[in-house]
Amino acid sequence: MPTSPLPPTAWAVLGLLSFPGERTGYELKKWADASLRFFYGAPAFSQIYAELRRLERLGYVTSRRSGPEEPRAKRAYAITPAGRDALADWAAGGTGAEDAAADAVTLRHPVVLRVWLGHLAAPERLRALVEEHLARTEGELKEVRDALARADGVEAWAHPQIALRWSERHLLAEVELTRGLLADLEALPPADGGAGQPPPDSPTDG
Amino acid sequence: MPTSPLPPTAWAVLGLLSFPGERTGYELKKWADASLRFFYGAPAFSQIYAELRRLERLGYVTSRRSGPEEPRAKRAYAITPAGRDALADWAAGGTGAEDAAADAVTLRHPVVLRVWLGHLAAPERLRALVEEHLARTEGELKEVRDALARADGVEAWAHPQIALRWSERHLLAEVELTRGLLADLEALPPADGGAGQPPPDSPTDG
DNA sequence: TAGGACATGTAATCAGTTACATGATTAA
DNA sequence: TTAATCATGTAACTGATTACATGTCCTA
Repeated sequence: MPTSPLPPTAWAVLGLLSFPGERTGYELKKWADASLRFFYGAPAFSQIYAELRRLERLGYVTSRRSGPEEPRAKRAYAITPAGRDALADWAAGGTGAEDAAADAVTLRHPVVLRVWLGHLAAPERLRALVEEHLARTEGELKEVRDALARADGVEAWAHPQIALRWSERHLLAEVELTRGLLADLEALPPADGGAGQPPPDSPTDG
Repeated sequence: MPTSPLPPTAWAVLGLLSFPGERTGYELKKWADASLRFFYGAPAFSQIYAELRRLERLGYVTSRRSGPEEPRAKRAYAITPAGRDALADWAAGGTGAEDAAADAVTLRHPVVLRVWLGHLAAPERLRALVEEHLARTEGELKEVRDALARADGVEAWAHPQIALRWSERHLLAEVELTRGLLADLEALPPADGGAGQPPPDSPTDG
């Protein structure tokens, strides 16, 4: 049967469970914060618990309570063979005719959005925002390097390490991109008020 | 008064209107597809119309029907002085104590997610997925360069051009990152089945 | 005169977040 | 004993998408 059309986040949560061992929702969240976060984003606790319930309903995971039947007892999840099959199917790009649009990278960059609107802001203020972003990104780079250091040398976890290495390079690129932004902003001539033509990339001249 | 807590998408739509001239929702969508898309994503038609209604309710834009009072007549929007003020405030990072988390870059990269899960897929299949992504990214790079060529030389639209230039460099970096991913995948030793330790970046060893 | 681009909108649904409630276990 | 961390969940909401409905205007 074809893989059910689950959102990537569901596959991400199932993916967390595809590595050996049982895990609680809480543990999954912590791990997502330390790895998934850098290239996909980490879902909120509430969403992880919701996805786990859905995955269990689909038979992709099973759960086991540690204590007796208390309503909120600690609950450990494990992937099932069906779950592993479905996940492998998704990881390979889905069975047969796959919608390429589903693989589209989503990027939402509020800092560049503000720069795009730069004609409305004081130049120093804009530069300050970009510099804050630079500092934040450097902080994230440090975090991904820590994660990488913890992972380094464990040859059995090759793929997560490749993803982490991608994340490191990605953040490094983001740092460079941000410096480029700063340089472009500094190279701008002082504002001269005016400007009345339609935007250059508006559809009217395309 | 402080800027109302609108989602960035609302500011993006208002930003589209901060450039001289009136525009219809339809035109806004086309323009978003040609510029905003590269660093923030372009909202759906239905959302653009919804945001325009909200912005009008807030007094940030006004609208004018071209024909008489037909219910679905073409409607052109223009920014108001209040809208311009609010937008300028947002672009400058908001008045006073701003939540830095609101400026967080969101990245959702399903291709890297699949690579992260690479232990479940056939190596050739995984490489094929990454190569498709490379081709898609190169196509996007071409698109942003077209947009840049249309914008080039129009000195009055400096900030949108900087954002476009950022987008070009960003896609170029993405191409390089993807090649790096491919190289890492090819450098992997042939699979040897096994592996039983917990993941290296799991919270248990952090 | 048929097809495509222009143009606006509704309905249904979903993904995902924040805020909150609750309580157990562990370490200072 | 008190605070932090572990742990699970509900409720309310919002952002955003897809599919659909409707119709005009222009051009080959």
